[in-house]
Amino acid sequence: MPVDHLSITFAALADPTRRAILSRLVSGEASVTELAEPFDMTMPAISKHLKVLEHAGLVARDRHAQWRPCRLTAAPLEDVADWVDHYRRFWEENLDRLGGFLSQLQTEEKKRGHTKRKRK
Amino acid sequence: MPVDHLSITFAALADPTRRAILSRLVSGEASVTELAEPFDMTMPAISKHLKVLEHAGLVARDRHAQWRPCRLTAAPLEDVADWVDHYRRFWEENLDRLGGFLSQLQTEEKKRGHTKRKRK
DNA sequence: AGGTTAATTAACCTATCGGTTATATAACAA
DNA sequence: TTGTTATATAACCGATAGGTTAATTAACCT
Repeated sequence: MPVDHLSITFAALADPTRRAILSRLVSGEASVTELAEPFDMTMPAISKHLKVLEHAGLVARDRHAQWRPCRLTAAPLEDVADWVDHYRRFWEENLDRLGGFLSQLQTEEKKRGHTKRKRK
Repeated sequence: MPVDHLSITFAALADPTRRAILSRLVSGEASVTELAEPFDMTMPAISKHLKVLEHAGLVARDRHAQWRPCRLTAAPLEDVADWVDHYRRFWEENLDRLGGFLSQLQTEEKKRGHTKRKRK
């Protein structure tokens, strides 16, 4: 049970139902019943998903009478964007292959190091 | 047990140990033992983490003698970046508050709709 | 007050997660 | 051949995830 924010955010995003809920909230506030409608799932299940999203800070809730409408609060996604951006150069411009090649060289060197260890 | 690629990727990223492993691999290929070294964790635990990363397509493995060196394959992170980018406008320029305000209006209208329903 | 609607909570179930220890495999080194 | 090093697999364990049904809370409407 990780407590770091990023882990909680990633975990919240690792479920297709929850991502669909977020995507729905892009078009505006919605009640729990409205959010539940597209899914073949009971209300308590949706309630739980919302609690996960709320705990991750991805959703906030208001109260109007017996409704507790949800809205998107996307701030935590900025951290995700920042994190993933550190790896951008590794998927752009076929750098994966280049990386493999560089690592290959590195490994060759390490092997040489191993066979010659205790050389002194 | 989601099978969609994005869920698998997010789930793989939702663990700090696994993210630390990816971050280590930025500086080049590494053996399992090398990867395990910084963590207070047994080798089988690291082996399992690597299997998760490999299954998510975030890590690839070669074989050199009894070593099975790992390297970063960041391609799946592009999908993450693309997904999260759809929400960018919601965290930039304080749009969260604006969104809340817009949703507020929307809800007011809906309530009016409810109380007047069956009007015809 | 009594009923309806919206949502949550409680209790439960099964499966997966993240770790362990102990054992096995595979390649090298003497 | 025998041992050593690197890694993986098996079996297990407690905790969490994701769902269910049934009961509860809360606000509205007659």
